[in-house]
Amino acid sequence: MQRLGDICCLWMFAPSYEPLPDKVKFFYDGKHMKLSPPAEEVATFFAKMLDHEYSTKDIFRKNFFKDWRKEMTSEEKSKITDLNKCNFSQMNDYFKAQSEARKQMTKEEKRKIKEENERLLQEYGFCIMDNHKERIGNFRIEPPGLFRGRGDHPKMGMLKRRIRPEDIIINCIFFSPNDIWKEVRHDNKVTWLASWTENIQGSIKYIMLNPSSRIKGEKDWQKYETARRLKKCVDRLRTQYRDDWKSKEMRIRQRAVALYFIDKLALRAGNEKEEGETADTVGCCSLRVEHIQLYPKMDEQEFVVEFDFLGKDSIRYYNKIPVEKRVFKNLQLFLENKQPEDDLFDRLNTSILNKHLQELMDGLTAKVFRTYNASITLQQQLKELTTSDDSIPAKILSYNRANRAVAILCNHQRAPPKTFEKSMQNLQTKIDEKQIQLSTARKQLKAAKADHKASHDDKSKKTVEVKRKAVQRIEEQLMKLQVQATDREENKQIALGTSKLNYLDPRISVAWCKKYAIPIEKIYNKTQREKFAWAIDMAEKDYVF
DNA sequence: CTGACGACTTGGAGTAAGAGAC
DNA sequence: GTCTCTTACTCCAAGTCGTCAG
Repeated sequence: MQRLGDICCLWMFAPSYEPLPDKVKFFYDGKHMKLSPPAEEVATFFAKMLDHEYSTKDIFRKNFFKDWRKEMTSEEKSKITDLNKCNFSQMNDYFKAQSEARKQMTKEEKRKIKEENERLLQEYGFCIMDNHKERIGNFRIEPPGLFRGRGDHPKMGMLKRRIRPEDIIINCIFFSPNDIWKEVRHDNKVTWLASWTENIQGSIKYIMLNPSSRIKGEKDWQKYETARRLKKCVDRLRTQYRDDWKSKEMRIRQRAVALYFIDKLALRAGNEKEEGETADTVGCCSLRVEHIQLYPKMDEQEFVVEFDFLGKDSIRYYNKIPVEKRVFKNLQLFLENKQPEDDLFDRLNTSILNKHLQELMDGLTAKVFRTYNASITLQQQLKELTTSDDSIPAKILSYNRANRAVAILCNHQRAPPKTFEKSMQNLQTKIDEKQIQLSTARKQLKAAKADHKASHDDKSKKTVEVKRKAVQRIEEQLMKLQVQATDREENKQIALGTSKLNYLDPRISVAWCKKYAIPIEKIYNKTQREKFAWAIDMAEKDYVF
């Protein structure tokens, strides 16, 4: 693999800090205090977040204050000893005013900024890989700021330091001096162009190509081909894990029950995490006793398992499902003599599970089940929900519902948008108005018909036609609005993006569009069409996952 | 086997852009 | 043309999974 990445060395970085104008003051204990630029910069990070819940959280404040003090001069350090005595409100006002000013910019100013962004993209947003010009995914190095961990993250509020050239490892050929970087290498076994080590968790961050690139597209395609291979042998695997529920060995039973959950509930694998370094979240293998409740009987159903835990991004997973008796009995066995904080599957981890899966099918890992179950669900749901003589908006609603079924399976949730209630109300108002319009149009049609019946002339006939068309048009508009309202309501707390982007074989969607003559733009926006170009190219209307 | 590390995918929030209403 | 609301897109955190050393 030849790699010729043309990356500019200066503009990839965050712009250096520009001190605030003197009129923007910081107060400590009621008294004005001029901060040194480094201390002021970090203070602005906090000031920008004053309206965010983060700034009220104890851990956030504590971590911020500790790191902020490190940036202070010794004089500042000795004076500023209590965050509660700090008044950042002028800074906060200043930034609000700035963003307000940005919104108020004239058309011309906005056009200039847009042009400048486009120029930056053209200049720094591309590289050449294997003789192809490719879009880079994230060509801007992350700017300094306060770490915003999700959930109860012990490190939230810590200072993410500024990245300089000497922190960066370059992994491509580039046209700039060699000696300013941490290292320059040419490793063509990996796909990244540049990397640095981030100071909060000590993990490595990368500059990689855009999803539309060949290298990402091929990987994506492979992922779905692996899931399709699982489809071919999933019956065999299911028979096997059901069999393993009866195994003499505890580790095999645990493995088999965990796999059943991963398959049936689309749970994530659940790697172990370092305690105290991140939020306390779990996946299947890392489930603890406290995360499940067993109910031999619950509302007419037997053998119900109740799950309640925080998964990736501290999103709550809550589900009650009836399981087979054998699974239930096994779970009771796994729980014996354990404390709430003990591992449910104490003889299992993701490495053991994946080794086992690898033996069952080449390339099989826990996450393949998620991909497989998501894609097969979409295919089934589309088949079930689509009616050929439906209108296009009704078909799109069916598509979104199929997509939604997958999002629910994968537990892709979102906070209801802040403006949700209002926007539903607006839509309802429109519907009401449209309904009034419709009844008026219907009355007019009726009148026109009566008129025609009386006169039988050409002119009145034409009027009837015109009115009939008007009614039809308004009916369509009303239906469209109603469909939109249904769709939005059903989608209140569900995030469709992740499944669409990462779990659904795009060829299923492309085939569906072709079969029902739906323009592809109705389901994929520009970025998504670019990412799925390979599938749009490849799939015909008869494609089966 | 265990833990650390490295590379890559997956994830929701936030915001900028721009489409549609007026 | 301007304002408002929605959608697209960016951002970067947080997972998965393989490898390697001890």
